Amino acid sequence: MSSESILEAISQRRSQSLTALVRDELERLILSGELRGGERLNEAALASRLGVSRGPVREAVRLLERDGLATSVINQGAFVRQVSIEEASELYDLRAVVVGYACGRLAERITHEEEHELEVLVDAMDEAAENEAPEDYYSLNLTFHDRIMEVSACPRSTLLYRSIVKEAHLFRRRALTSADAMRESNAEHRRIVASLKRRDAEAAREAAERHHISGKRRWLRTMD
Amino acid sequence: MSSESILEAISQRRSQSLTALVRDELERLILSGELRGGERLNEAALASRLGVSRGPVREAVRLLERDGLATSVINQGAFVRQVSIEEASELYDLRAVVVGYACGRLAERITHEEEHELEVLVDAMDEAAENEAPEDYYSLNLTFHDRIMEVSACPRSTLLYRSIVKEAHLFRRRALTSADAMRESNAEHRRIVASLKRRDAEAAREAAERHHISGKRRWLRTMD
DNA sequence: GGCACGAAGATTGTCAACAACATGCAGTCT
DNA sequence: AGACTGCATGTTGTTGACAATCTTCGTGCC
Repeated sequence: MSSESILEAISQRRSQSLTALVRDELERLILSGELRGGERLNEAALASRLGVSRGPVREAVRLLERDGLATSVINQGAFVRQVSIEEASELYDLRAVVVGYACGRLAERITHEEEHELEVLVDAMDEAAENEAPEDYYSLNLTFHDRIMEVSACPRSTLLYRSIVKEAHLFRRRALTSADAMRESNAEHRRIVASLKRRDAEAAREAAERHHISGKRRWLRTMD
Repeated sequence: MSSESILEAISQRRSQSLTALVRDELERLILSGELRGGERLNEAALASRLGVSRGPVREAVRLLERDGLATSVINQGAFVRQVSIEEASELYDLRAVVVGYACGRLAERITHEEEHELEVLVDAMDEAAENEAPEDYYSLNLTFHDRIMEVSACPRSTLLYRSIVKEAHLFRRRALTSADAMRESNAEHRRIVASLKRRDAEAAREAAERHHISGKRRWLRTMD
């Protein structure tokens, strides 16, 4: 082992507890689908698989509960959370109102640099749409919205937003993104940015909220 | 010990883990102010005080983190969350948009029984306002809003609402409720119920959101 | 007097063992 | 045959001990 990786391991060890490391790994397993919805989280099995004892695993599972990624029943253990279509639908709505709120706030304080940053992302998404590159579009879209939340200076809303995104991800047969859907979605992004540039809080809120409601509609269309 | 209390103890023991019991107790201590904001949660001290070992205490603290009542730093322990005025302000806003959303949904599905139930509560609050009984008003007000969330059939929003209420409670020098403020607040309650009775989703949402924004304004007035 | 250093105490992080509980199965009784 | 009882096994709940880390306080030096 090289000395750098030793140092890295030590510094990781200092800044992160085993609980946190286990939590991250479990989150990865769940969000990637390796652990499926409803599947039982066997403490002993996970502990030996990750090379730790059951204590950190138990605490990590409690943290996952916090994020709505797992649920546990007394004396029966923890299970990967299953998100029904009704719940996913409500999560879309909640995300819409939370993002709407944050965008309204952001319109009152956005800087020129931040505007530019968002415009660059929207342009990139246009390109991804033209190239019919849904993977790229998907990832840029996540960045765009996360960045909006971050610069909105609404820390609690940002945390909530991220939590909702993760939770919704549990349902997501990822919306298959046709070129049309991408173009439609990005046109809405442009409307959001335009409202932000005009410093029009009410319009920004409406545009953001409608965008997410439209997203929900596009998602619902892929269901039947 | 009577046989009933034995059965009770057994059923409690079965339905609740020590972790859950500790969690409830800690939540009580925090929300009642016995444990103050910023105060350190000493695992060993709490464990011996509650007659359990450190394990359940640690897990309970993780659960409190979920609800935003505690924060923990690696190798330094957990602390009772301190909510700044800025955070409390954002929590008011978030609550407003979440409740607004739920009220909009509720307008589309409320039953006559539920309408009646809400009207009874509003009448009771009028009485409390006239009697200048802020304690009664406060408690009725909590019931009113919680009931609205419950019958709105938006389970995730209801959970979120309750979490926000608890978190905001951490700040609350409880808004001193003058008779005027109570009357003003209850007039807004009547507008919410009226919109619900008309099955007017948009109006219900607006009325609920505005009510919470007004509440925030009344709260801010008591700050200076 | 103020600051760096180090040791002692206190506190958290982790672990492995034990106890309590749930599940599945075989055997028995009606 | 069906239902119930009791046991065997695996899993979760809880505990106390040990290791690692942080904090505090006293000492010595500048």
